[in-house]
Amino acid sequence: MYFCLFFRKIPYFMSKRTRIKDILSATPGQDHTVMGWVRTFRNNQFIALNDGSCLANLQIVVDFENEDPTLLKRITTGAAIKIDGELIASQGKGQTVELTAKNIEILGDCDPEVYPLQPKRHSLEFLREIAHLRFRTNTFSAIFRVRHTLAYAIHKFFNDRNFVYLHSPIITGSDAEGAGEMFQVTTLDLNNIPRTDEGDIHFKKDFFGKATNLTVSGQLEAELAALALCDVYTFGPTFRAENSNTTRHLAEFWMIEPEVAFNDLNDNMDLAEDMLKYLIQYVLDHCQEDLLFLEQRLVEEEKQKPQQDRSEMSLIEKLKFCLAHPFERLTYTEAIEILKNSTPNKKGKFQYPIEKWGADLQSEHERYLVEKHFKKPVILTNYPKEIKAFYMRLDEGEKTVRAMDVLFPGIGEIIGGSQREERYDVLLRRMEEMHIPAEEMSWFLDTRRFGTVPHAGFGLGFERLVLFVTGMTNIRDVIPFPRFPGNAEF
RNA sequence: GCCUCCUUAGCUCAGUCGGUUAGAGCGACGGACUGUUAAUCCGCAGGUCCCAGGUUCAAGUCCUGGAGGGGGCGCCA
Repeated sequence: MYFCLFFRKIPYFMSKRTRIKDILSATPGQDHTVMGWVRTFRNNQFIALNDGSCLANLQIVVDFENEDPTLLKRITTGAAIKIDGELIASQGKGQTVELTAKNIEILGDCDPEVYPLQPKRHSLEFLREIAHLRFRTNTFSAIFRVRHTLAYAIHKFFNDRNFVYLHSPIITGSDAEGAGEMFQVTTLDLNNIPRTDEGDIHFKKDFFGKATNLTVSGQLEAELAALALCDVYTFGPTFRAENSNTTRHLAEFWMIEPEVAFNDLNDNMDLAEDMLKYLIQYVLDHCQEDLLFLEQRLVEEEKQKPQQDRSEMSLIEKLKFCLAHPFERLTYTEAIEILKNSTPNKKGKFQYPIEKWGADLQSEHERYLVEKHFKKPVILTNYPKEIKAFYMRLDEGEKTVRAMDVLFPGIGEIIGGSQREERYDVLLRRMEEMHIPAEEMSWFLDTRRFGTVPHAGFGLGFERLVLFVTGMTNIRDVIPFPRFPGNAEF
């Protein structure tokens, strides 16, 4: 650390700051400067200080008898302070080291009468309404450290495998990505929209000279790059203007979309399973303290629930179980047979009974397969072509496509992907069947005209992964500032 | 978009059949204590019962409408 400082050209006052994560494992006997926010001030003597570098607080011991009482009054929950002191072996239980304060400076006062966070448990619903402050809680600081670690691990996973990180466009001129309602992007004056002679909106006068939207998927662009670079992935924001009101949908979310030339559906499943297991293992290795806290939080929360609604496994057990077993792979057709013969189907417990092949699976069916029948992650493949996208490769017999959905307990679909249709004629026919305007997608079709190859890819919902790993249940709690219908606060 | 539940103190909630002065725990504040661990003990303050309208002698409670929030479903990642 001091080595780095030596090379700084500009003096930087924060440079003297020791992070709490570092000081907690430092050797006692040295002076340090720490800065952070007060969690509690006990007994007019013990400050629990947190700077977000880790879950744990640093205990600051104040010599209150020789300290200015008006200063002590300002050490309140939420106040930002700077402490110079000596790190010593703790004289109390509960921590190994503590800092004896030699100098206390209030950086930012915090009026406890109006500060919403109190040294007590708050509901997730309440914290959601004060999302600008919820980072200061144990739960949310843990979630966002885990979220960061997952994001980093994704780049590491792909980089270690020689993938190229592709920045697919966020503004798209294509309205045929086929993944749902889009947000329009325009600089036209909405109070005075220019019209053509026919009365249509005159998009030629818009910023890009055409109608544009926010992307719903980087897949099509990733395919273009994969057919030259072979192994690519995107990791960026994605926007869906669906009126979705659930605990697992957002209007703005982050998606990882690998796309690999020469891969078939089996390679695609292998990549998806390897990646998910790598990411879970990485978090187990690097976020132990946060995971243990989140696990304990879950236990406390589930104490409120009846026995039958509680998890069978603890959070960390669940993650390790996921690593220890191969994901169950089966076709849609096999899944339909299992569901058809399942007890809930026979007893009429499904809201949508399984009657015949071809029906789309409802989330109750997916849950049954994952949570009751197999009790582990499941990859469903080879769905009927009618219920999947135009770009998925037709199987022999032309009834099914080489699609795959990875289903996780509690989350449902965490990955959706497929081997892509690489045959020009077949792709063109499928686009016509599904009313995709081929003339607007010549650039996409060109890859099939010029040196086409089999290839495959998938989309991983980043927040759904964070949900699973943290054991949280509402996707709005694993993204800093969630966007959903009727809400774009902060 | 559909279904359902909720909205009472800063937070979490109780509030009986519609009945007269709306409660608790935690937090905050004041004091005591001073090696505490969301400290403890004593004390004190704190209310537009989400909003609007209606029924009634009387509404936190019943009815209608609206707003906000939770959960489920659909769309999907």
